[in-house]
Amino acid sequence: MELRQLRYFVAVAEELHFRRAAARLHISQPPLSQQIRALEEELGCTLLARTRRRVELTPAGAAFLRDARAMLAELDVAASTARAIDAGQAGVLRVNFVGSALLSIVPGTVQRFRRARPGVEVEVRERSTVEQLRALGSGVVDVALVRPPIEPDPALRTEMVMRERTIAAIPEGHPLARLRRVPLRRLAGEPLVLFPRLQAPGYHDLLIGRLAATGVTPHVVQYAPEMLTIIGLVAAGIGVSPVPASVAALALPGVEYRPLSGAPDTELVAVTRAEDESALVSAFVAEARLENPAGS
Amino acid sequence: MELRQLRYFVAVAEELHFRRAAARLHISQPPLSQQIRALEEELGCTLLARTRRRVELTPAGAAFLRDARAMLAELDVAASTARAIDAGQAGVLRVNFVGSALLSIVPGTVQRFRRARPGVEVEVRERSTVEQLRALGSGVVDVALVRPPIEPDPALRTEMVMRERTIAAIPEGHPLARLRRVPLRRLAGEPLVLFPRLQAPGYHDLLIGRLAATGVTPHVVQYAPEMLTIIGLVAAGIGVSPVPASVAALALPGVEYRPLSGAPDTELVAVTRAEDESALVSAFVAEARLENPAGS
DNA sequence: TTGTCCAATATCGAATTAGGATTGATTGAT
DNA sequence: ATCAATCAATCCTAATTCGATATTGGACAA
Repeated sequence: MELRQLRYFVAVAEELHFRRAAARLHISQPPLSQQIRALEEELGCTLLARTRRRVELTPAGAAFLRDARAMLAELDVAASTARAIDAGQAGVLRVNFVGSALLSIVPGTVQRFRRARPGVEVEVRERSTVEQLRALGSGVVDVALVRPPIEPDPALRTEMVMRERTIAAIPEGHPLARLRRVPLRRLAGEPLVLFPRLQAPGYHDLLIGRLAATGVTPHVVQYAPEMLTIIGLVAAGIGVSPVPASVAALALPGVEYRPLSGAPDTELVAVTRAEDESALVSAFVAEARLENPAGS
Repeated sequence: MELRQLRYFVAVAEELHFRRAAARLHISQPPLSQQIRALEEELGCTLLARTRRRVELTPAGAAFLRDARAMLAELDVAASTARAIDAGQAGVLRVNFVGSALLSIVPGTVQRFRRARPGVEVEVRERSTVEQLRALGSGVVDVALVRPPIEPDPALRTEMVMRERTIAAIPEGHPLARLRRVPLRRLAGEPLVLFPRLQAPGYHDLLIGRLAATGVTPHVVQYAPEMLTIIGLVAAGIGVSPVPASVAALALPGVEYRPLSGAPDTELVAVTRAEDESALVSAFVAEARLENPAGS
């Protein structure tokens, strides 16, 4: 059975006239009769009761007409859906991000992306850098927003999305808070609050390395996995913490922020699968780049 | 677009391998590639991401696979439905009947027909003989169970389904109730309760004519459209009524039934559209004939 | 009876589809 | 690093299917 036969049958059933139906289909009448006949033979029952003078639907034909119409309509929908997904106007996009990105580009990017593509379902979730890369590789995530550096991987595509200064979160009344800007080496001996190394090993080692290069022996007194926890610990006077500039938006009482001169900028990169040609993915990454406030 | 392309696409999407899919479809690999390519061109987007070594579904392809599978399944269902309707194992049968038939063959016939064909929806409704014939002609009813005689009509097919004696419904204590059987001419001068002529003109005139032939001047004191009303009026002593024998099942207090010798038998005929070749219709009529208790 | 209309049939030509051989490219094994 | 194997695409030819023209046979109306 072929769709042609369904289309022909629908035309005849609607016109109840082979010649008019043939004209509507832009074919001649004989092949129309043949195709209808073939369809009926394959089904094993007559769909059209044709006397020499009149064409009528049999009960089976009436039911099949309803079903054939529905199938043809669904075919159109299916084709439109496929095209929409291909064009990035429909489908599902799964985005993961590090917690600190929630304070910078994630809300605006997602909001504008959703507005621009109402047919697209955007699933967002926070994960650590390493978990994101694993999820990306296994295919359960489409876009990962992580802190570089990360290990080069030919299966992954990386694009810088945001760069911002690293600042220091300092307990209120702490001696460093009296400075307008804190030189990196002044962190020497200071108790530090930091995210666990495994959460973002690359950035962790970069930061520690830079500290060591200025002669500072890092003295981490507390590891905390969440940015809000880190700031909370700082507010409690546990120690000082180098954080991305956008974290200053967390204006908790008991915490002050100062530029941390000499510290490496923190970047946020979008990582995607190299083989993933999805229009959604590239569109989302492009949207994220647009929002770049270029650090503080 | 053709169903062939959908079938081919589903095979490739399931195998993720052109050669294996081609083997499953019993064709060679080149035409498979061609048809997939044609499908993609018509849709305007790629469904399968094929490197030289691996075949994968694109997001659009995954969505289209789901839809294509659904459509192919629906096609099978539609074909089965059409066949079932054609075989009389599915569909809708609309049966109308005169009220008195509800006391004889209708319940058993409908019950056995439903049991034999669980997929068929049987709609039953009571109507007068003339209303039934009108409904039959306009196509809103498939089978009419009426009391003959009816006007011959080449567009209608008539089949006798049941024949039963006409009996007399008599008020309790009425002089006629002392007889074992009531000769028709004894209805002379008796007040009669009868159905309205318009409800079944043929049978009405036949009955009145037979009464007149025996020298009786019919004396109808009350017309009642429903059989239960007629019997109720008899029970109330309003008059005597000639009724089909099966009405004796209505054993209301105050009513007695006696054979009415000389009265014409009442028949019940199934009327269908002559052009209606539906398997359901003929099966139902055949079922009704089987139940024939051949009168009392 | 004749003319008209309609679907079916027959036959031929055109388009589509399938098959075989081959290519180009990639991967895995030696 | 080389070679063999694998796989989809491409080219070309053959077979099948599909469509068009002409015609037939039947039904209805004038």
